[in-house]
Amino acid sequence: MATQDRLIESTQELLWERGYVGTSPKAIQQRAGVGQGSMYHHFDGKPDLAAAALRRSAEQMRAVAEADLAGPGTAHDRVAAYLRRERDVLRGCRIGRMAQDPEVVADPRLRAPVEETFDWLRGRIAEVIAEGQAAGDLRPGAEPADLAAAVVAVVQGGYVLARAADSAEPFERAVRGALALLAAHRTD
Amino acid sequence: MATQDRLIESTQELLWERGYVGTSPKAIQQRAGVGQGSMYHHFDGKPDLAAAALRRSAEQMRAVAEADLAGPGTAHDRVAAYLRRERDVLRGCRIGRMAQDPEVVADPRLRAPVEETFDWLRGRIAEVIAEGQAAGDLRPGAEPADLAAAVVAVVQGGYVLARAADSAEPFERAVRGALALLAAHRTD
DNA sequence: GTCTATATGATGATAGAC
DNA sequence: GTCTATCATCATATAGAC
Repeated sequence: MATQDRLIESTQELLWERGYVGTSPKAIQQRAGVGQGSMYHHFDGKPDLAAAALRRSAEQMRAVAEADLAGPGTAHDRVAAYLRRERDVLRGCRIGRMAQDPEVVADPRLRAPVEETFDWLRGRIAEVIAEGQAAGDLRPGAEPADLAAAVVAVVQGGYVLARAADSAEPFERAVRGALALLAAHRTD
Repeated sequence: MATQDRLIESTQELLWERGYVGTSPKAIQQRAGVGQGSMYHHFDGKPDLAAAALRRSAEQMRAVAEADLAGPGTAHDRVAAYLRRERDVLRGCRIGRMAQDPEVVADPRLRAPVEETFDWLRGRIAEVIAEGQAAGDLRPGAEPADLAAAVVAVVQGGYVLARAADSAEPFERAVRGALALLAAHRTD
């Protein structure tokens, strides 16, 4: 693998594990097996490298979500598939985690991929829900964009509860609760 | 105000704004208007002071939530009041934020108040929902603990979406979505 | 109890050899 | 392109005067 790619991949991992503030250039270099100069040759510095890593993580997260949302079955099935997807719950969300970091939120280059990912995800789920309402699969009346935001929030909040408890259980409960609420919106 | 209290309060604010990793003893001292020696006289170090600050924030968060959950109205009304409470959305949750910090999660003294707060909150909301089901206010069948976890997750996830978007809108949408889903579980 | 040195290591980056 | 100095600054604490 090329040096750039190794640097980006190491940064993706470290941002996930330790956040932006907790990730040092030195740690990135060591994990990538690369010297100082090499990193600063390919990237302007920590923010530049982090931006590249976040863009790549965002792409990957979109692809994984799209696989569930474009899958087979009714709208309800596809949203349920998204909620039920197997996740490494205690590691949290690579993208959602960044929203807690003040330096990420303050830097437009770092926040952009985070914002775009959730905008896309909420919009995509809203689309599925709207289809379901139009097809008579889901009860009409509720605003699809609101329901979509709630679905995404349950997952992101589930991660928070799981890490707080050091256990996947609260995440699984939150998902089951959301599914129970959604089931009442089915018409079949 | 006593020096200890000023230190604890400054630490509460800084943990909220910058997280545990991002909060330095120096910053705490400066905000409290206190010298180095003074801080180390009253507390063993950063972890000790942070633990005291988190315990106090946890107490305060419990009291605020209990005010909504013990309020007037049906079970549905009280859960809705909790969801609808006015929040400083872009600042996020003082307690939930800590769950993202690896050093907090790794240190039992720091994680304990976080875990206990969410355990209590999920349990308390589950109690209210169970009451509502027993009273015929809420549709029976769904597991109260699951619904409670979903409700708490919507709020915590709402904060994540809001900070990602640098706007309160996704939070408000998520709450509206959750309310729409809950409304379908009312029996009146 | 509070303050001002002082110490040790990490952070984020630059300089310049190879 | 990659490496090894080197640097200024910050983080976290200890020591000891007052």
